[in-house]
Amino acid sequence: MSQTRHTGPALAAPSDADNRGVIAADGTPMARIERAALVLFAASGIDAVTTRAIATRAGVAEGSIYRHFPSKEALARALFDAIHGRLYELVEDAITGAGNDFEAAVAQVVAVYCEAADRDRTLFEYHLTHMFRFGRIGSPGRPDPTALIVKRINQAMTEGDCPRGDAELKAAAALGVVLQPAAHRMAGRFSFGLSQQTDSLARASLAALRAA
Amino acid sequence: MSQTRHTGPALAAPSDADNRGVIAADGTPMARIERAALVLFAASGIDAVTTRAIATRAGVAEGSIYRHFPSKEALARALFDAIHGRLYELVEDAITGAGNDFEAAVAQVVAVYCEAADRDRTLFEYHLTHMFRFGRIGSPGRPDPTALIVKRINQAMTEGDCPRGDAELKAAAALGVVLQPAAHRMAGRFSFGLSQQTDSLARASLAALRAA
DNA sequence: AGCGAATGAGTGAACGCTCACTAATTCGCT
DNA sequence: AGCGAATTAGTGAGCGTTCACTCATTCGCT
Repeated sequence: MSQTRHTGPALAAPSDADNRGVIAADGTPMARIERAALVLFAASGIDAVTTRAIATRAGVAEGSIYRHFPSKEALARALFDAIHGRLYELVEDAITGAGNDFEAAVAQVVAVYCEAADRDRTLFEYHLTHMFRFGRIGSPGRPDPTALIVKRINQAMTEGDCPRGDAELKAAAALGVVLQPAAHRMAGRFSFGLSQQTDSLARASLAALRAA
Repeated sequence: MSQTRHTGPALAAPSDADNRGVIAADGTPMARIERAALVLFAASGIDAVTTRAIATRAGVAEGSIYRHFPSKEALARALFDAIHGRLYELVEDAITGAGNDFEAAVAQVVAVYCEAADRDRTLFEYHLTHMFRFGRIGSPGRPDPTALIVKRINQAMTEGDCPRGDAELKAAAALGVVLQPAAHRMAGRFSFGLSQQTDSLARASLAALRAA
């Protein structure tokens, strides 16, 4: 085939201790393209960022972008899928790790989001601001952290750990308790690390779940 | 002056009984431009929508857009300010109307958001998806519903209606309980009216405020 | 006839993307 | 180990297209 091979985003392995986030931090052109695109996309939105600007910031030629990604849109999607997929794994681990303890599960999931928001703020903000573009439901097989949470809430309802109700609505409300503060921080409403508020937000999230 | 006069968005008066939302529903070219732009902006994002597409949908010539708005960006901002300003008024009324009853104030504010989300879904979704573009803090004098909520929470804390804590964080968490379900509905996760869930969400929002 | 509102072809700038080419690396064979 | 062939990564000028916006003209109302 004459088609260029696209190897996908240089995802950091979970074991990559020295890594600041989901995107590989080595100095390869691909990693630099990803990081440059991420920063610009998060700041101005995908459509407002030119491939020229990405290339300049990454210190590569414009054409090099297309050695690794078939299009600007595909680059944007790869970045989104990277953080989305990583959150899926983290939420999965958090829920599994808490066993049958529902309160612990909620606390762990909240902690996952707080830590992700702090660890790589740019990446998380990109995720927040582009959920509407990429996060629509309907792609089966695509990892979906929310689906995991909904499932756990359903389990909690049958086991009596949580009052009955619409699990999707409860999940949304509980998630909102964490994501909206992240959005507010992004808007400049406060500046402390979300991780400092993990306990408080975990309590609030659980309270919302039980009240909704 | 040789400058075209721009009269601003045709906001519906609150007394306009037959009006479906914030944007005037009469058949003037300006109203049709606003509605067309709103629908397209909400569906695809501002940058992805062309002035040609707006004009076509509104049934006017492309040049007519510029008789009413100095630029596409200004049109987009006017639409955002319209819904943002309207929410400010509604939240103000809700809080004032509840007097010293904090629980009632929370319930009323939640009801305001739920009703706004249902009354003109397109407008509310445009608001949700473009908060990141227009909603950054730092423009004093600009109406800001969240600031109202923060103020009311501070009052509740001094009056003992709400445990002490960071009011900005509490406000964000409480708002998240409502806005995230709106976002999830937008993403296709469920389809019922948010107004049906006002009571449930009001309870959850209050619980989050008290637990955070 | 007069005049503001509306028009839509036209404009220059800027966009995403291509492609012919070079440089560097890996491969296969002896 | 040595060496030419093959493959891949990187380049940047340039392409065709599309965009937001303009303005000379037309429309429609009094």
